[in-house]
Parts: sequence; C-alpha cells; structure tokens
Amino acid sequence: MSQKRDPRDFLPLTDVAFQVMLTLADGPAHGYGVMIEVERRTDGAVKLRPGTLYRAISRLHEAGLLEEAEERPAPEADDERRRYYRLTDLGRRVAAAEARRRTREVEWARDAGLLQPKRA
Amino acid sequence: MSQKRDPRDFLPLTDVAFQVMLTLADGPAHGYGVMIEVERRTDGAVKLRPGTLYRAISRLHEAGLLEEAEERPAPEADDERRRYYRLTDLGRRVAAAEARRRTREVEWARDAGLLQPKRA
DNA sequence: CGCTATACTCTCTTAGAGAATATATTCTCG
DNA sequence: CGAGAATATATTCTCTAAGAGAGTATAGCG
Repeated sequence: MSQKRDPRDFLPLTDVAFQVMLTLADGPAHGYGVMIEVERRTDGAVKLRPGTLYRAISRLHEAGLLEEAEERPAPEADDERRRYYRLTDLGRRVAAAEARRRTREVEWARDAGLLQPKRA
Repeated sequence: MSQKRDPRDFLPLTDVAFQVMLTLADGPAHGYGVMIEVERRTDGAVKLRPGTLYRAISRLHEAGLLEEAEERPAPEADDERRRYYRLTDLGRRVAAAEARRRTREVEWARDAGLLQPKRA
C-alpha cells in the first residue's frame, strides 16, 4: 500500500509548484526561506508573493508531496516561528518526473532553433 | 516604435502558452493542428482542450507574440476552414527567453540530484 | 520607533478544464 | 448510392483552480 500512485498523475506541475519543490529538493526549508531563495536563484524574475507561496505549499501538503520536518537547525540558528518542510518520497519522484518532462520541452526548443546547440 | 519591449517582460509563460509557441517555432500551424501536435509530442500527457487552446492563442495574439499567416499550403493539402498562425519576431524572442529560463530550472533540478547527471 | 523576519488570510483577476455549438468533409455500411 | 457516423476545424460558455497583491499579526533588533 502506502503510495502506489504514479508520479505522472500529478503532472504537469505549475511553475510555482515546481520552483517550491526544486528549492526543497536541496533540503528542508521554511516558507519565508523558500520565497527568498526562489527570488535569489531567478535573479528576481520569479517573485513568490505570500498568497501564492503559502497556498501552493498547502496544496502540495494536501497532495502528500511535502510534509513538515521535525528536525530543526541548532537553536542559535533557528527562529521558532518557522515551519520547515521537506519533500516526501512521492514528492521527490513527482519533482523528478516533472524535471524530465521539462527537459523534453527544452530539447524541443533546441531542436526548433530557439536555443544554442548543445555543443558547438 | 514597433516593438521595443524586452522579451523578459513576458516571462514566465504558462505551460500551455509555451507548448503552443514551441509548436509554432517549427513553422506556421493552425489551431487544431497545434492541439494534435502537442498531444502527439507529449505522448498524450499534455492535452489541450479547445477552450484552453483557443483562448491561449487569442491572448498570445493580443500580446503580439503570434500573428495570422496569409500563406497557405497548396489547395489540395489545405482546408479552408483553417486559420494559420506563426510566431512574430517578438514572439520568437520571447519563446527563446522562456526556453533559457526553463533550461536553468532543469539545471537546478539536475544539481539537486533529481535527474541523471549530464554525462555518466 | 521603525525595520526585518516570519506566517497566514482575503479578495480580485487570470487561466485552464470541460462541455457544448456549429459546420464541412470524409468514411463506412447496408 | 445514400444515410448516418466519424473526423476536422473553429469558437464560445461556465466552472474551478491558481496567481497577484495587499493586508493582518507578531516578535525582535537597532
């Protein structure tokens, strides 16, 4: 039992959901941290607003793709208000499937001449 | 004047919009053809419904990313009901920018260990 | 006191899902 | 051959889901 659902049943993920899961794939993080990290990584191009972020998190939580992490950083580096999340096993597989799907999209873009060829 | 807008102002594109533009990047196509082609390329994983497709087309059209093409296939291969579209120059640049953005996402996914490394 | 960090909620608008409408052509079967 | 089914094609409508943006709340820090 437990999880017999096919990761592909969850695809395609929205861009926001994928960004959140990508951040969590590096390890547990808290909501505000995800917000900052996505903005940093995308050079400010993708900006998660609180309404967008927290609702995305709660949807992913309900879908069983992420869960709250109990382990917390050492107290001197922590802030007790934070709520940490991490990907579930299913979540990681879904994120991987979505990454493969997007890889194919990018390859089509390359084939269509929208990108530089892989190696000149 | 004409087009002085930065392609990045249009990002991020939704997945549907990107799929449509990716199809048109191969050359002009008509609505129904795009629908079939996206479904084929994605092995049925992404299914464009009429309501989704035609509204996406009309949004992209209003935004100046695609335009109607006058050239049509030879009459014996044509169907006069069809309406052909093709990317504008701006549209092609926007699609390319989106493709680069998505390339970066996929690279993050790889760095996070969600995908097989580039070359074993 | 005002700023930053943090979480959460509310409303408004946009986008996608899915079904329905319309019509011409082509295919199939009695 | 002719009727009816299926296909090709475009468009519209309503319902739901998702993102935008602003606002609320609170604690700590300089």
